[in-house]
Amino acid sequence: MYQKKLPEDLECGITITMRSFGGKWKPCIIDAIDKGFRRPSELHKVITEATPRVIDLQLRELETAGIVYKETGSGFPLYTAYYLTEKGESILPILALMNSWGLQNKSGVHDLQHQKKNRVICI
Amino acid sequence: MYQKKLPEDLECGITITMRSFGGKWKPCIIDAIDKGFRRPSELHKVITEATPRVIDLQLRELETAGIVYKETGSGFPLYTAYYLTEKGESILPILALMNSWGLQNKSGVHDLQHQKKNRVICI
DNA sequence: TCGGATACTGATAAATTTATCAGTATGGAT
DNA sequence: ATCCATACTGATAAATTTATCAGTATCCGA
Repeated sequence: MYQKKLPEDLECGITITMRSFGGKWKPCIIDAIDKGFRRPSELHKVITEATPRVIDLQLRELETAGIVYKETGSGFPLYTAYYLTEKGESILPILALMNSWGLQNKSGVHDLQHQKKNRVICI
Repeated sequence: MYQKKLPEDLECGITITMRSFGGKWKPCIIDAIDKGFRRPSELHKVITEATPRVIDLQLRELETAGIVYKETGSGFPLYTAYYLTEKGESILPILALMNSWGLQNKSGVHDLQHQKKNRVICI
């Protein structure tokens, strides 16, 4: 992970929260895992816009943050699956709230430059 | 505002939410305004780590997003005050939830590089 | 032994956000 | 006329996050 130079208040709950799962793909990944897409290849299939590399980096950070954990089978084909920890599950209500707020407040987002894509999140 | 090149899913509630008040200082500013610090100079006094310029930029974006609005008196000294719109107020419960989640999950944040500072948020 | 499927990594570039610096403008008091 | 307090702005740099590209490694089955 990047070594920060600008200070951050780690006593602030919101800052901690943002650091923990505030990335571009993290909510999406948490939601997808919760829905049963646990393997990296599955995650990539449902989050098509993010490359496997990017998903992998995010998974690594979520793992470090104690939000997901990994189980590896040494069989064939290579099998890895990610699961939400208890901490990870405790995030779901927040995501649900954020999602519903966002949907209720779509109108203000006058960002006409992009097309919509399929995403897992959007609970 | 910056003209984005990478696509974003504006049908996703979470993405919209993040765009709306997901910046580094936005939650902090929203909280401070809610607490009655309404003038730019006041905001800077309680959010000492951010320069007036930065606070101003964030206010501008919050205004565009319809989260705060501005009232200007033409008296002396120059008087401007920002208030939360209804939409802005509807964010407060989310911030509270994020804040409490963060405080309950401090432990995982092993970011030893920074010292704590005073911040308004941390409801 | 080769190739396909899966998971993962290192190095680097591009995009985005945040910060810095040096200003402008207003009105009143000195 | 000058200065102070307040709010604001333009241009640019620095920091941070996200993406890209080209790999490595393992296992099995043809």
